[in-house]
Amino acid sequence: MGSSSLDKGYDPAPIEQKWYTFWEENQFFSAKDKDGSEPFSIVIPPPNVTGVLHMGHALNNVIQDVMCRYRRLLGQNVLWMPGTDHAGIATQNVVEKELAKQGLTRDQVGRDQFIERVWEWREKSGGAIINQLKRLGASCDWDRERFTMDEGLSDAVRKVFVRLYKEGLIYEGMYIINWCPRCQTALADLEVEYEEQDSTLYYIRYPFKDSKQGLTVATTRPETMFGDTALAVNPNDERYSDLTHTHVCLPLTDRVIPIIRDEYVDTEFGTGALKVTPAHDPNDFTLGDKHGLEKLKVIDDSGIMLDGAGQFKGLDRFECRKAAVEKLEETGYLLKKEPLKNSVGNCYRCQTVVEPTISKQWFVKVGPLAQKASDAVRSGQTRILPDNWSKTYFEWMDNIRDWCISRQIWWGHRIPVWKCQDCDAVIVEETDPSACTSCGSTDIIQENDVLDTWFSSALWPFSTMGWPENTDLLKTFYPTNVLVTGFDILFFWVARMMMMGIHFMDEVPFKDVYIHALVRDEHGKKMSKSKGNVIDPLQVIDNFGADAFRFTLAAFAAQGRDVKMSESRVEGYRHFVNKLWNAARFALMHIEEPLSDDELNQRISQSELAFVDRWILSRSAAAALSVKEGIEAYKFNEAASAVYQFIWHEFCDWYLEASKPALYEKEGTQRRDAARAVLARVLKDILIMLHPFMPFVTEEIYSIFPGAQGSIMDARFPYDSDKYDSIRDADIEKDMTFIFEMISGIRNIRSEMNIQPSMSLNVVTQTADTREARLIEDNSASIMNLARLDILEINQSNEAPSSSAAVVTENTTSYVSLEGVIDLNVEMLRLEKEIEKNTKELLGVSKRLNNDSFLEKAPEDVVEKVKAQHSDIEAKIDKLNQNLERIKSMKN
RNA sequence: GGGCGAUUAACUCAGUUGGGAGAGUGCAACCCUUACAAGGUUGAAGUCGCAGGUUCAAGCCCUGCAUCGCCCA
Repeated sequence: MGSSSLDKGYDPAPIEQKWYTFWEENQFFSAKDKDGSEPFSIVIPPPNVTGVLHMGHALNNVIQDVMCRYRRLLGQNVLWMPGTDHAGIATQNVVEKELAKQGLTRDQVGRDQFIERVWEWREKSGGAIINQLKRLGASCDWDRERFTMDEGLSDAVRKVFVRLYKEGLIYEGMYIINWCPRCQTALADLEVEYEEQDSTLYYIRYPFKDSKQGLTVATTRPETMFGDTALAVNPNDERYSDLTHTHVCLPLTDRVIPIIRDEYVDTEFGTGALKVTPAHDPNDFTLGDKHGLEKLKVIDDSGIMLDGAGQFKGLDRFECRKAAVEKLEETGYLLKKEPLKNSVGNCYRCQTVVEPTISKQWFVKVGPLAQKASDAVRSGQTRILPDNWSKTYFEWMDNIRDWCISRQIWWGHRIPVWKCQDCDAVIVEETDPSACTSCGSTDIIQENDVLDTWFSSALWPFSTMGWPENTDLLKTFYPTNVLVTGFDILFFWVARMMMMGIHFMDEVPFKDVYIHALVRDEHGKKMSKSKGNVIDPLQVIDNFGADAFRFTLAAFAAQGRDVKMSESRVEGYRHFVNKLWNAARFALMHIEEPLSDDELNQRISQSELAFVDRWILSRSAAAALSVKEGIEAYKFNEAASAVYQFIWHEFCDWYLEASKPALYEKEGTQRRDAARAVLARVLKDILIMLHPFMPFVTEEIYSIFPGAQGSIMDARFPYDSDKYDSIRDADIEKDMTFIFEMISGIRNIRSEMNIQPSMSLNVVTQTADTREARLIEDNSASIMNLARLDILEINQSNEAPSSSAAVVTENTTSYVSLEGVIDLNVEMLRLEKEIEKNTKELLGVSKRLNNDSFLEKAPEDVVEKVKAQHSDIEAKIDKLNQNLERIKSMKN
């Protein structure tokens, strides 16, 4: 196969489709349950079954895919476990909306029917995100795809619930919880999003009984006053030390409430007097408990005022606020209003303002679980990276409150609790009971509520692997190597997986947790539909190809920093894909022989290699090492930029150009064959080291490599540590740097003197340095090609050719002959500029060398280095000055 | 109120246990040189937010300030 099969420009779409199908059909993503090779496992953070792919998913999954593909190249047995969660509230909302279109409510269709409809929806349109992940190139083991409502996972949920209940870690209780009046369900503390907003602080006078005097309280929620069951002041507050009254009247009602004293009250806020509403404020709830206050609920589950609101009964809570304020104003109880910024809790699913309210709910007692989860990170069993997230994790774990796990919806795991209607017994068993276990009555009723989705997600790392059975999969892959996630679900999910994993498996669920940044728009704003700054990953893939997109994400995924995404950057990396494509096109024009890896290596070791060949082999090893280290240390941007730099600026810019004379057989067939072998070797290595980032284009090029067999996914990552040490050659790298600098110097003269690129030049070099002379000699073909020279002469004499411009590289001066075209003024300016630059540098270096304490206290190697620098720069300035003098004398 | 982070070239960002600042994009000039104009060569551009301190030496460590962002209460 030759270049004829490669188009001039790279067209990603058909190629991506072709290879993804190929990989899937040939089981390239399949993990082995049991295998001799080293295991590597990741469980995907399951996206919502209702979800569509956004930038956050894209980044998250590209990182995981890079790691999985890299580990496969090391020959490891890789499990990347995919799936979705059932997203209780979100999914129920979606299906309810569909019903509403038909004029139906869920109550009208009934629970069983409704659940059936949800499953129908799931079959039809759920899990669209799975196919979108495939567009990204995600190499998940799709045959193992799981869903949190699967039978197996549901069994796990059931078992966990029963065990925790029996251990006393799950209980039912009347507590204040966050209630969403729109979703009609309780929410966990975490599911409430706080948002700063402009509010009004109302000052309301609560008169003493039988007195015109009273206490003034400040509140942003006057509608809750009907639920007030006390006023509270701080006992240390001097303003109230003389207070003898014990009760106040609640305005707009005929109720009288007590005045209590508690140090909890903040003397700085408002008037220092606090209205206490235990049924509608979490802090007041605690205070109410402490002082034995009644908990009077005045707002119902739809946000409508109850009996306690008297004349306002039946009004919506916000309508009531308005009406009550008006009435207070009329009756003179409202003293003043002032603007205030406060934060208000919204439902994370529908943004409705959450109402704190008392309700009977199920809770997990997390204290003991959290302790172990916290210790596991402290002791290093699990590492959180970047490490600064550990602090956030501890902060939360150490101040954790019990987790409200019951939800008043239908879609989810129904709580496996039955209550006997005859004897009030509570039955919690792994199998559905048919009769009461204590009195035998068959009049038992199952709890209506379902469990929080995160309850099942918390089991994900082991429930997906077959727990509670002790499967081979679990034995091979638990604990997983790493969990990759955004920090936004550190508490929601990571913390809870830690708790459950440790409790039920006696082992942490993952060795590492890698927290990646959030993807924002190019101005650093969070992407949101309302702002209209959302970039659709699928659109990006359509426009630029998955490889370019993936590489962009990896290249910008610096630790601890947000990823700012803009399409122009993806475009830049599309150019990179194209660059690689064309480099391969060129290379494959020359690589004809279908040599196996062994034959290739043999030819290389038996050939007389040019400097530049040994150089590129050394650099290729260095690049592979950087990629390896970058990926293993979760520094994906470093890995990406190392391979980018290597391919574009070393392989393409220097190596391909320098090896052209050999490839075009200008130096004989032996040199040609050696160059071909090195070219093939390095290109192959490039494809493999780039494959984790750009799976599609690398597979495509690999497949048309002469003698290619099988997929690049079966290849092995280049240069293990033994090979690396034998191939990496620091001396060669230094030598080639000298040659490249010399070439750049000559090119600079060409450019500064405005000499047409088409015009060939003659160069005479002078050097007293035998190493440099030998290097120039050995690399003369490359130099002549890359600097476009007709003649390259190595002259031992000290005579400078006339009419020439000079460039100094280390100990060598190169004279570019400019007979007839030299502009003496330009050359003088050029040299003066160069001298000035070096003089400045010399000044800095001298300053340090003249400092006695530097010489005394700095480490010897640093001093030596600076001394060497000093003499190098001095020598260079000397040479430049000589040339400046020469030009000046020519002018006269 | 508590915590975390950011401030480096026009823009977006790197910068490994402190040794004298890099990349990509953009910009300017020249070039269709037999892989690539989605390209090549060359070049210009930075008191590393401000003020102190530690050190022979600070973008990096310490203190304070300013501006911006995020998380939690």
